[in-house]
Amino acid sequence: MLPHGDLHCSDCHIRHRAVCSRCDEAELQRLEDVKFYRRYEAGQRIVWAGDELSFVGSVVSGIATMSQSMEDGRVQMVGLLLPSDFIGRPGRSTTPYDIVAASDVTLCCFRRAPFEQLLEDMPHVSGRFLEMTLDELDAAREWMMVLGRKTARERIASLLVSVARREANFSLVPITGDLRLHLPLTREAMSEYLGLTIETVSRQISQLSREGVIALDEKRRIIIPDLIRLEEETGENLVPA
Amino acid sequence: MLPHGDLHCSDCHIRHRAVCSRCDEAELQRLEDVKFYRRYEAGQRIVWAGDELSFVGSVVSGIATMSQSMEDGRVQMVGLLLPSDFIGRPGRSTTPYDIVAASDVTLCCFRRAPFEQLLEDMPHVSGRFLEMTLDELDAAREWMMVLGRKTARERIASLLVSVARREANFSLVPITGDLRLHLPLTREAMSEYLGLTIETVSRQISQLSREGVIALDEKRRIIIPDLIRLEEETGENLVPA
DNA sequence: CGCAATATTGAGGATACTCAATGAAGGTGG
DNA sequence: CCACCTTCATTGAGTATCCTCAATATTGCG
Repeated sequence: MLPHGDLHCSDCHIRHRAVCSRCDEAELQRLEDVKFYRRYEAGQRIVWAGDELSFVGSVVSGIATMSQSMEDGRVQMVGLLLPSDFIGRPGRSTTPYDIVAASDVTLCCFRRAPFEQLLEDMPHVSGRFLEMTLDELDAAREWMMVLGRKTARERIASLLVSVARREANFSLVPITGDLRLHLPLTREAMSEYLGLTIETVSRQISQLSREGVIALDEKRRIIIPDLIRLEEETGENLVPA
Repeated sequence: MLPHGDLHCSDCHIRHRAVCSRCDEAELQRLEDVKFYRRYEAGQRIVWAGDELSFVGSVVSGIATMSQSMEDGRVQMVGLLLPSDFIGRPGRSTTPYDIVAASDVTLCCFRRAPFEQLLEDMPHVSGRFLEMTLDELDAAREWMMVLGRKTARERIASLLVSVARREANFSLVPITGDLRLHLPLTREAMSEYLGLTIETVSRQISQLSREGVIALDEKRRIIIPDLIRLEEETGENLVPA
């Protein structure tokens, strides 16, 4: 594998989804000049809530979690950061969220000040950034529905479907036959995302597995024999009668 | 009161918080040329999920709710729209949310296409719009914590505190003594926001009232004798030991 | 004044939580 | 290379919080 410093933007596999997706070659060159990569191992924290975050950037590969905690230890995940997702908020030097690498993670980073300059100078960057932020907002609101109104079983299904959809979107693999999903989240991480306890997550996954809606492959890998069937379990009945 | 067509931006009381807040006088004039007002009565729907939304705009006065529904009737409110909040998404002609006037509401509107042009031409508008969107995202994530992890009692307290804070922020009234809060939401609307049932909302409000943490004034009006005390009930212990 | 909408309160029940024990997997060192 | 330990996952029993169903107040409005 190439050392990451040598990776060209034009070869980057998040090229067409990330904050840079609208840039032309000349613009990419400008990003290339100031970008740098950071790598984190699974389990490593990327930032701690309240800490200074000197950079912003995109997830290139791997999965990170973003969560909020209460003083008494309750934790709620507020975002699952997949490749092309953006970390950090321009104009603010700290994050209110803990960000942790769930798997090995590579980030494509910019120091904050230069990135803010890019936002000002390059409409292709700022426009895409705004669009991504609006998409994030929609996603957060959809997740409010999950947390506020769905049963444990529906929550599990919603999580799996949302990751499956993004994965399918990304690899452009048509969703036929078995879908083998890599979900590098512990039961604890899932429970934090879903607003449940570890035990409830475990029980519901066992249940879905017993019923054949999903199958458990090796660790952190789930097989979805029939995505439509799983989607029905989310409670969002997309199939009109 | 002036007919709304005559209201000058410079006299507008959301002038310093809304999407126009960074504009200078010349820029305001440009907004003034294309803006128009719309009024809705309490209970009236502003848009229905999936409907065409030909305009975008800011809440000038009143409160609106934004919610998402499932086919089986479950409803989750995903936003409470207070004065200066923005409605609609540039670049998209429909909303996925139902938006309903909870009280009489006045909106300051722009047709979508001209507004998108404004975003391109005026950095003061686009910059502020981005900032507001990022704030919304933070708020949505904070609400995920409420929905995912808080008890019924904490949820009620969180709702009241968040509205109280915004109100205090707006009127710049120092938070001393009794705080008289106007909250034009039915128990049903609150339950939809909080991910609870009407009955649970009612019981928890009765409970808080019995304990003197809040007092019920006339309809849709709540007295907060001690905001600090109420904040303690949100579960977010802001007071370090 | 009376009806419709909204709110309160009670009784019973279901879903998810807590506490606890057991099992499986992965890494470390003898 | 295997025993041991730690971490993670599963499963069970009992419980609590919130939901459902239902009856009764209260409010606002025609």
